[in-house]
Amino acid sequence: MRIATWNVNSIRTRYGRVIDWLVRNDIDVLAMQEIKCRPDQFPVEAFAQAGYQLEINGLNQWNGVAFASRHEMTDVARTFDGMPGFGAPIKGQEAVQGEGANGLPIEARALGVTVGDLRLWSLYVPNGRSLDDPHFTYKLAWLEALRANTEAWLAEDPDLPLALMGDWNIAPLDGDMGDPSFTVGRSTHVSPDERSMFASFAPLVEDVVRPIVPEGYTFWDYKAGRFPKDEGMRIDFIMGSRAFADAVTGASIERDERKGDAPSDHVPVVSDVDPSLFSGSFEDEYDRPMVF
DNA sequence: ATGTCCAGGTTTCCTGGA
Repeated sequence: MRIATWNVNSIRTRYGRVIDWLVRNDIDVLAMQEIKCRPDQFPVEAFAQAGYQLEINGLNQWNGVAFASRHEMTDVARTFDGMPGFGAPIKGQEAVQGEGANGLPIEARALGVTVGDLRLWSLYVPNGRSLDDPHFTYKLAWLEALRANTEAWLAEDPDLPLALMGDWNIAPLDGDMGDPSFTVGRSTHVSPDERSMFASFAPLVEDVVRPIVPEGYTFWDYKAGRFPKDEGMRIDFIMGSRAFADAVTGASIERDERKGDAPSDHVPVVSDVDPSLFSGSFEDEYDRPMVF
């Protein structure tokens, strides 16, 4: 079973390329970030024709996360406890946009689904913008709320196969940062505060890709020829709980997806999971022939 | 070369965000 994450940078611009990649690579579940649209604008039919169901959390042209899955998704969540908000309310979204723990409007940055035994989250961590920006404080508070929730979920069920997948907007190790415009001490993504926050997830979830793919970036800025110069950063991660990580049999970073016509600035990150290592119900569901 | 993409609106360029 293949589970992947991809910051697609507008699904309306990219859906042909995304679906082609999904089918070509036999992906079962894809967590998307930066879909940049509302659910009513999402190209649902194109995904359905390729055999994928969708769950979508999008409010406007900013942010937005979604799942495409060949398998049934249940227990859909669009926030987690204590999630802070940011900025002003989005016009026309008053009915669906909740209020965060800090009293500000909640953004479309998280989506949780259950697929068989798996609990999966598609996450678009706030960028931070700059070290002295309110968005940076928001980034750290958002991550702390996620960490606290992760701790609670795993306290309730230590054997939960949980994966936190998405664009974390943090380069945890020096080798993960190859963009010379980012420097430790002056820039987001590499600050001690962000790296400490990332590291604080360590007892709960671990990077399931790095042990298999020790090197390589997942993002290259469109500007300044960053991709041809390979001046990218590794900021997209699949962070798995113990039960999830123990079932991982393979992984890849799909660097070729940064090439060609109209690529996203991020590439997909993939994990292979052996469903037989989870309890039986899911294996049965997984092995059922697909019906179109 | 403050570089390139994306979406929306006040379009046929401007803005904000990354």
